[in-house]
This record gives sequence, structure tokens and C-alpha cells, in this order.
Amino acid sequence: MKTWFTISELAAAQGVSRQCLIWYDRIGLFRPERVDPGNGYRYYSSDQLDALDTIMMMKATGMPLEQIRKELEDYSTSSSQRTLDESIVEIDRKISALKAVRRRLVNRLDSIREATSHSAGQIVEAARDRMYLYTYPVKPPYSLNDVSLATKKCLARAKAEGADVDFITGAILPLDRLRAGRYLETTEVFLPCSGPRKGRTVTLDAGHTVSIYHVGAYERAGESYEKLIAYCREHGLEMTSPSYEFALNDYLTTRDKGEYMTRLTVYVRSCGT
Amino acid sequence: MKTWFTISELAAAQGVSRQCLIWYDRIGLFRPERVDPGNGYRYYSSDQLDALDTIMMMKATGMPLEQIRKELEDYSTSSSQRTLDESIVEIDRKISALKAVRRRLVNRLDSIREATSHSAGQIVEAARDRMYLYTYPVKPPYSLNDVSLATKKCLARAKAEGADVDFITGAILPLDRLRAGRYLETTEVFLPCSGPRKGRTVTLDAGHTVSIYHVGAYERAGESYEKLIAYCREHGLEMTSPSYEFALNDYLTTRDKGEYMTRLTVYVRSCGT
DNA sequence: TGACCCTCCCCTTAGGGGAGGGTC
DNA sequence: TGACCCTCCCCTTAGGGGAGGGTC
Repeated sequence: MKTWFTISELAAAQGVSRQCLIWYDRIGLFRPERVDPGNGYRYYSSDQLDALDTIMMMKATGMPLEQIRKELEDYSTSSSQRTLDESIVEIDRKISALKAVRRRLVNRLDSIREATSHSAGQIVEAARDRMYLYTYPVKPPYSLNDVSLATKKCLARAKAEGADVDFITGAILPLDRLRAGRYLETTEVFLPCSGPRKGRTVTLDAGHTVSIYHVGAYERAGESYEKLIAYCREHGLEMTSPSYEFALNDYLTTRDKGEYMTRLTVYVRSCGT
Repeated sequence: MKTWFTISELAAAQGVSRQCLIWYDRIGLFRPERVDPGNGYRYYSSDQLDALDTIMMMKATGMPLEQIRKELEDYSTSSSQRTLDESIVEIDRKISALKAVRRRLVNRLDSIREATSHSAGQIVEAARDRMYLYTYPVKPPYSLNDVSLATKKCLARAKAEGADVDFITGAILPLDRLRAGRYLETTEVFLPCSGPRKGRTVTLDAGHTVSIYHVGAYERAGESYEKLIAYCREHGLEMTSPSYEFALNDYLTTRDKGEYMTRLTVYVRSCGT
């Protein structure tokens, strides 16, 4: 003797909505065993409950309903094993993707904190760990517009290549131009990234650096550079690398240009050694 | 002097589709600075590029476009900091949810492997770690139908309570009924879960167990139980717990009832001690 | 009569993929 | 002329939330 459930009874028993059961009926995923021909009322038998559980389990793995329907047409221990394996791989992929985004957000947050915890024009010496910069060349004549365009290209290519880059932009000013006072002629732009990539990244080895926090219009970076050069002279430090300009706070996180801050960082060694 | 981009040029520069830019225009998220009044052609200025980057960054965090639009109306260093914090919390929540599902899948996979690596009627002794069972009572007269219904209720309540239960069902047969030969009168059903939950879970402490792998119709579990009892008698083991019946392979992973396998597990101690 | 059931019907996200017709 | 642009228009997931009208 069968027990019959109305749609609401079944919904309550299984913890799903009535709409959901109507939908599953419509798409042919799970249909009532009996439908009253007179009034169209749906009646589900207790024998059907297991099948709904199976659907719910598959749904919980993130499988689309259409695929569940196909899966159920013919499933066995071995096919389920395959499917479970695939679902785990899929979940792992989603988890890695989320972790990559998380890393980007944390780095951006760190860079905001760094910006708010330093004052305009402040100079700091620091040992820095190795890092990788995903780069893109700037077209001559290296105007601000060229730099901006190169940054877009850099972002677009990083996205296309699936590079795990930070949400932090930057530019590289070669040492000879820095020495020559051509402070705005950055020849490459970059995005910090989690690892090296052939032909795309520059590796900054661990080393001692001097940085100045530049605030305000980028066009006036020269003023900060001159302070930085003076500092190095006074402290017997020789600049040994290009200047790496990190946009710690920019249009990505504020619309107020007065809050923009860039860290201009150069690797140095003591002149004595 | 401004540089103007047509929609295709901008799309190429930023690595997005033309459709996407048309859509952003439609919903007012990102509109061309200039539109030709004669033919409706969209022209974007280079000044606008930064804003599109900001949108792309926010989108990468998983934020819906509508929220991005609101966010952009007025964002600053401090509001961005808050938003980033919230995004990280949100991502962490998604990661935990995925990990919970992953754990369930791995457990189900383990249980399939256990099923396929044991033969029907095989008896094993094993030390088992502590585990938790999320339970639900079976209504008298404890018919198979009552057990099945209790299992649905158990699943539905676990879902409603957000309990981190496995996709593995089971039932508990009290020791006195087992001894009395009332092998089908399981009084509780369960789902293994990751931790204790007040008033809902039974804790199985670590201990020594004897199990038999039952294959085929559940109604004939008695035959397996009688073998298990005989084994214990022969080996001087005294049963000290109810029997825990784990559905290692069932309707969730195969439609072939011949592949169903249940492990009937009882905790024991040596009679001598 | 009140609670329950049915079938429409509109709505949601973020665009993808055209068709049909102008434009640089 | 070929490549490019425009505006519709239909389509996708998994239902949610009714309205309007019968039914146990």
C-alpha cells in the first residue's frame, strides 16, 4: 500500500519549495508518479523520495540541473565515482580561483594601509624580499597617456594570459633617466604577481632599498626624486637599480586625487663597500 | 587633445567584449563620453579608461554590477578599505562552503571505495576513531518505510540547521533488539557529521569494532547479523554498543540495487577482560 | 469556509549571438 | 566595398512571487 504526498507535503518533508517541485516537473527532472487527470493535482509516492535525495545531493555539488537529469538516466557505482572525482576537481578549481582573488584583495588592502601609514615626502630605508613584476612596455615618447595606455594593455594581457597579478599598478624608470632628471620617462609598466612567467616578468631579488612616498600630481614626481637623490648622497648610498613606482593608492580605490600616493623605490648599496 | 576610442578599440584595449560595453552603457554603469547625435556611434575618451579598470577590479571580487554602480557614485580610500574587507569576508565564506562540500564528496568517495574493496559477507575487526552522528528518531513500528521517512527528515533538518553532514545515511539498531533477533527495528537514523551538535548528535568514542559487509536486500540484514554474532562468540568478543549501519553504497550512487552495500558495525571488547 | 492546488505570467544577472539596416 | 556601428530581439539558470480561478 503506497503512501501519497501532495506537493506541499513533499516539499515540507524534503525541505524544498513548492515552486522548486513544480519547476522540476516542468523540466522533466522529477515528476509526480501520479497526476489527477481531472484537476491536475500532483501526487508523489514514497518510492520517489530517494530519487529526490539523489538530485539534492548532486545539486549540492554545484551540478547544473540539465546535467543531473542526464546523469540520472543511467548511473552506477563506477559512473558515480567518476562524477564525484570530477566534482572534486571542479571544486578545487573554484577554491583556487577564490584564493587568487583573495590574495589580490589582501595585497591591495596592505597597500592602502601602507599609504595611510606614511606621510607625504617621507623617506624610508628597508630590506625587501624577492618579488615578481609582470611588465608591459610603454611606447615612446613615454607621455602620461602612453603610460596609462600601457597599463591598460598590461591588465588586459594579464587577464588574457590568466596571470595571477595584483590589483596594483606601477611603472619603471630606468636609472640613467633618473640620473638625467627625466623623471617622467618610465619605459615599462608593471603589475606585481605571484610568480615568474617567461618573457613577461622582471624578478626583483631581495635587497636593501630606499623609498620616498610621493603624494599629489604624478607630474611632480621629480620633486620627490630630487629629495630621494639628496638623501642617498647624504647617507652614502649608491642607487643600483631602476626606480620602481608602486601606485599604493590611486583611482582604483579613491576618486579623490589628493589621496593618491605612490612609493618610489630604488635599490641601493653603501658607497664604502 | 583627447584620444577617442570607438567601441571596438576600447574593447580590444581593455580585454572586454563589445556586448559588454553596450550592456554597461544600457545599465548606466559606464557610458561613452561622447555619442554622435547623428548615428549613435559611441566614443570613449582616454580619460575614461581608469574608471573601467576600477569596474573590472570590483567585478573580479564577485560584486554585482548594481552594487558596483552604487559604490562608484562616491568612493574614497576609507570606503574602499571597508569594501575590500567585506569582500574578503565574503570570499572566505564561499571558500568554507566549498570546502564543506568537498569534504562530503571525499567521504562519499571513500565510502564507495570501501564498498568496492570488500566482498559480501566479509567480516573485519578494526579500531575506529571517534566520530559524530547527526541523528533523527524513527517512528514506530520501525518499518522500512518509517526508516526511509526518518532519513528524509534527517536530511531536511540537517539542511535547515546548516549542519555539516555527509552524503552518507545510516541507521542505529539498539543492542537489545539485535540480541532479540529484531534485526530490522532500527530506532534512529543518522548522517555522519564533522562535529558535535547539542541534542542532535551521538558521539561514538574511539574503540574496537567488528563489522560485516551486507550486500543485497536490506530485509535480509538478519542473515548478516547472525554471522556477526557467531563470529563474536567464536572469537570471545562481547558486543558493547548498538549496531551502526552505514549505507556505503546506495541509491545516492547507483541505481542497481544489487550494488548496494551496508556496513553493520558493533563495538566490542574481549570477554576475558 | 479555509487551506490547498492548478496554470499562466512577469521578473532576476550579465551579457552572447544574431538579424536587419545604416556608416566610415 | 569591407569593416564597423547601431538598435532591436531572443536566449540562458533556477526558480520566486504573484494573480486569477478551481478544489478538498
